[in-house]
Amino acid sequence: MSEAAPTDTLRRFNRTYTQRIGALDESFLGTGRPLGVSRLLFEVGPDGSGVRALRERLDLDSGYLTRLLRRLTDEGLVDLHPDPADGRRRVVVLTAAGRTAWRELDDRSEALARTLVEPLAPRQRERLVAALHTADLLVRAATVHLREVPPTEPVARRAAAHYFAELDRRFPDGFDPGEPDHAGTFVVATSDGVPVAYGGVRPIDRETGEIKRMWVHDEWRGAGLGSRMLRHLEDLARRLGHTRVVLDTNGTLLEAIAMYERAGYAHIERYNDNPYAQAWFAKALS
Amino acid sequence: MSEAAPTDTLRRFNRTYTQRIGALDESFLGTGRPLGVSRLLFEVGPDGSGVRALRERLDLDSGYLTRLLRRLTDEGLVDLHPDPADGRRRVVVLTAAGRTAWRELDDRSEALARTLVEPLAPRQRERLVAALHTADLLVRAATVHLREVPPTEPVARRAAAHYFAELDRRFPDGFDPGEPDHAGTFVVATSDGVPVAYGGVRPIDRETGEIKRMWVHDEWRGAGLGSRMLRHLEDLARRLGHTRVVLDTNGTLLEAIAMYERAGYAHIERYNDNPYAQAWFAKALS
DNA sequence: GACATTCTCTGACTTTAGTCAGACAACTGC
DNA sequence: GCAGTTGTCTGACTAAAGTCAGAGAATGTC
Repeated sequence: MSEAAPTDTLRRFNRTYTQRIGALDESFLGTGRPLGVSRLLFEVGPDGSGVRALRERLDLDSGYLTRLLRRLTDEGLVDLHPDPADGRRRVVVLTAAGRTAWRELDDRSEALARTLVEPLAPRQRERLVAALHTADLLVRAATVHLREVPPTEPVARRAAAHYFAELDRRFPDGFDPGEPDHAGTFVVATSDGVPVAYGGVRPIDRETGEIKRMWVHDEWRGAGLGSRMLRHLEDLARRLGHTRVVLDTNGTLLEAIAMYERAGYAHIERYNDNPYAQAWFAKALS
Repeated sequence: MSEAAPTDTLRRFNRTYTQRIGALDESFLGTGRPLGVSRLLFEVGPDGSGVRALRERLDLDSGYLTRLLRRLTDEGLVDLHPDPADGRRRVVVLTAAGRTAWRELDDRSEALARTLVEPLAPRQRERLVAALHTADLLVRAATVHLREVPPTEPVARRAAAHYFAELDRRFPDGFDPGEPDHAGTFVVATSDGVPVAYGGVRPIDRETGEIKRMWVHDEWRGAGLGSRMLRHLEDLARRLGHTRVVLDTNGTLLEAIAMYERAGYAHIERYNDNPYAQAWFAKALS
């Protein structure tokens, strides 16, 4: 059944979903405001937001967005301020009335979600929540965006910081990254602009590339992101002309070791003097 | 975590969904036709459809639907014929060009679904399919429609036929329903108009009501529909003034027996001469 | 400091989506 | 056979959603 065609299940679910829960969005209606305006108001959120960011998140034409915002300002729901950091940009903030209206939207959405969950018995409810949690994780994982980044770019720095922090947490004696070393080509996976996986390839010699700083965000474990990143880095190494990749790792990172083994990596002798490394791997690239 | 608030997971998923899978619907865009028209064309489907049915499925204003259909006929994609069974109704059928256009929509949707599933490794893909399958079942179950029906109404007859057919399949010596007996108040649960669960209450005396013909559609087992129907029937019995419900069942229906026990039913002595019954239950209604 | 680019905003549009009232034919129940 | 209902269609609307070109200020780049 699951063999048949995953797309069938997805499309069937899509149908069910748009018919029954799609109403979650339309619940924004009935507030006296059109859907688009409500959606915008909700997206601004209690903490405010930049106009630029809104345009990207909602994928709106700039002129159209201006007009939608005007409706909200006319209703006294939001205020527009220039961005102190960049005079061209503007920042939207909810007024007191806007916060009330926002809360109302939030309540409606919550109420609608409840009507969907309520008819189910506790056991079914748990199953539904678990299923949606898994689906959420995997759909997000599937739509993650992998791209090469200079390791000096902010996203890359943030990803690397996560990586180092995790090593520091997991190694019995902590971890000291030492001087930042930016040699190599790096790849970051982002979801909604947030880095969720990271890794790079550094050339050791003509044949050999070393895979560095493989990291997957805690909340994204178990979605296959690690293997996907690993495959991506292997492809990258191939493109860089390498015929073999190596990597080192610490003995405490058991899942990582298991993943390398699953991916066809073989244990080899120590090839570097990394004081934190306790296992070394290699794989031939075909 | 799942303890916290099921609605959080649902709402989070809803967000992920509208952003990433919601695009499945918009895959109908870019065909040179507006979304509404494409959606209608797709809904007509290769086998055609009644105008009435389309109106209900898509929840459209009748005047609006007529105009949308006119666009499709003008483009030569569908033909309208009067329904031979009812001169007021009309039936929509795809023309050859319409079938081509329909297939194009289907391909687009399929392609988009594939891009969503493809980045995942086989193991993750299976997990996603399983999760969506579960979610689909439970969302449908949660939005099932329970209502009282005269046992002579077509939906009720269909549900009862399913019930008798199942008994005939499961009892070692088959089952003969005998003369149709329509005494009692019956409840049918429907999803998209299809009966998925059925049951009724027949008064035995002032205090006691008997629960009859409890049935849940094969594909809907495990969604908690049985218990929900049972609770519904108990409420109904209470409303009818009963203080106690009884029921009989065959020993082969193990899940049913387990469910009755879970719901607080106690074994009692034989109270009727039903030749197929092998176990008798009772429960006091508070 | 010149030139290109980015960001917001305005004006002038079009299309899409949807509503409401009523006409008219076909059917249903009694 | 007649009253009431149902199903489709027309006409006359309105609001929502979205597009496109360009103006003008602020910023980045060399």
